[in-house]
Amino acid sequence: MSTSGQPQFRYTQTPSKVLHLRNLPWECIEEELIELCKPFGKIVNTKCNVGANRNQAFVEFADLNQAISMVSYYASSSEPAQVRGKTVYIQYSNRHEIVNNKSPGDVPGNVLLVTIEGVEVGDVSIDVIHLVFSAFGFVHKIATFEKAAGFQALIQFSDAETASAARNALNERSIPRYLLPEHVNSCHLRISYSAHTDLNIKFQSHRSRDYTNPYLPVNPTAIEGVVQPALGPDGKRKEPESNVLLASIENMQYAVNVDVLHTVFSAFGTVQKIAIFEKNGQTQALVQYPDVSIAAVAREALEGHCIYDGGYCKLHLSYSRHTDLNVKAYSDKSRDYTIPDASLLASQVSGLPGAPAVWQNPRPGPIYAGNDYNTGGSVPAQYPSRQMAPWDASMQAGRAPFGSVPSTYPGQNFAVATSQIPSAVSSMGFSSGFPPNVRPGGASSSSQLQPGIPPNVRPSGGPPPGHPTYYGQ
DNA sequence: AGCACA
Repeated sequence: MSTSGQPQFRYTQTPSKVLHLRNLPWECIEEELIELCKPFGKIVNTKCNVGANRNQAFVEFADLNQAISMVSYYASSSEPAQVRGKTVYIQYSNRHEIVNNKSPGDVPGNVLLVTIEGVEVGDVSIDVIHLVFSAFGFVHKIATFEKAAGFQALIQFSDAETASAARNALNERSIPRYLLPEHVNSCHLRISYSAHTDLNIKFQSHRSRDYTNPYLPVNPTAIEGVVQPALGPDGKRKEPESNVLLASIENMQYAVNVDVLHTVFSAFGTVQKIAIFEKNGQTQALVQYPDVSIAAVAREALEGHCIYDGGYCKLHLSYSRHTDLNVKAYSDKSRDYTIPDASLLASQVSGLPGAPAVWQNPRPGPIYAGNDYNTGGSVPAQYPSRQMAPWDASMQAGRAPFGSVPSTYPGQNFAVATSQIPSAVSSMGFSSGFPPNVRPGGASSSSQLQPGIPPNVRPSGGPPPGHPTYYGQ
C-alpha cells in the first residue's frame, strides 16, 4: 500500500503500452487517434472522450516499444502531436491495458444502429432514412423497429469504413427539416455500431428494405402500412390515391356483408363495385367509386371508425392499387352495381315517386321488401343532397341514427342480447367527410358527431323509442 | 493540460 498507487508525474512515469492523450479536440473520434498513433505501431485498443471535457483519450499499442517510440518521438520533436490543429499531450498511462474500452456499440462494423430521437412512429420513413444514409455509400439493407429507446433503424453498408463515415458525419446530428413532416421539431440521430454484419430482411415493407434484392416479395401482411402510410421525401403521404379503397375490418364480431358495406360507403357517393375476401384471417373488402375524390372523402371520413358500437368491425382504409374491380355481379362476396339487373331494378323502386332511375342503384334492397326497412333511417338521411338515397322510400329524415343494418337482413342471426346490439352503421363516419351543406334532418342531428368524437357513441344508449327491436330476443 | 472502467 505504501508504495503502490502513488501518482506518477511527468518524466517519472514508467512506460506502458497504453498512452494517455490530453488536450484533444472535443469528441475526438477513434479514427483521429489511430491516424495520429499508427505510424508508431499497431493499435489494439482505444478509449475516446474521456474526462469531464471528453477531450482525453487512451491508446493501447500492441507492443510496449511502439508506445515508447511514440513518446520518445514527440519528446524530441519540434512539431508537437496534433489533432485538428490542436496540440496533443502524450504520456504513458499509469495503467497497462485498456479495460472495458468499448461498449459493444462502439465496435466498428458495417451495420449501424441508429436511434432517431424526438419523432413519432411514421414521422421518418424508411425512404428518408435511405436517402440520408445513401450519401455515404450504397445502403444494402434497412430494418426499422420500435424499442424502448425509441424509433430505431439498422442500416447495413458494404463495409465498416463506409459505416463509420456515415456515423461520424451524422451522429448527434439531425435529419434535415425539409425531409421531415412539419410537426417534427427535432430529430436527433444517435448512432452506434450494431453487432450484426448482415441483416436478414424477409420482405420489402414499410419497415424493412433490402436494396440488394429488388425481387424480394412485398410484405403480404403489411397492414400496418395502411395505418401508417410511408412518407415520401417531402414528408407527405406518398401512398398513391385510387378510386378503389381497400378496407380492412378489424374486430369483426358481427357479420359484415356486401350490403352493410354498401350502406356505409354509399354515404359518400356511388359505390360501383364491392368485393369481400379473406386475407391472413382478416376480412378485407375492396370498394370501388367512380373517382378518386369520392374515395378520398370516404377514406378520410371512415378511417378508424367502427361499423358497430363497441369497437366492432373497425375499418382501416387505404387506397388499393386497383382501379377497376373484376367481380361477380351478384354473389355473397361481391357486387357489381354498375350492371343493370332488370329484375333487381324492377323490384327496386317500384312505386316510388321519383324513382332514381338515373341513380342507378344498386342496392338490391327491395329484394327484402316487406322487411322492416325503416330501421336504416339516418344513413340515407345524411346522404349528400346531390345524391338520392336508394332506399328513399322507407327512409325518414330526422330519425335517430340507430338504424340497425343487420336487422334488415333477416337471414342473419343477430340473436344477441339487446344490450349488445350494435348500434349502427348509420352513425359512423360523418365527423369530417360530410359535405358541409348537407344537414341531416331533425332529430338525427343529435347524433351528429364532431370531429374527434368517436362515431358510435349512442346519444341515448338504446334503440329509438317507437322502434321495435329488430333483433332476435 | 494531468488518467477511464462499474
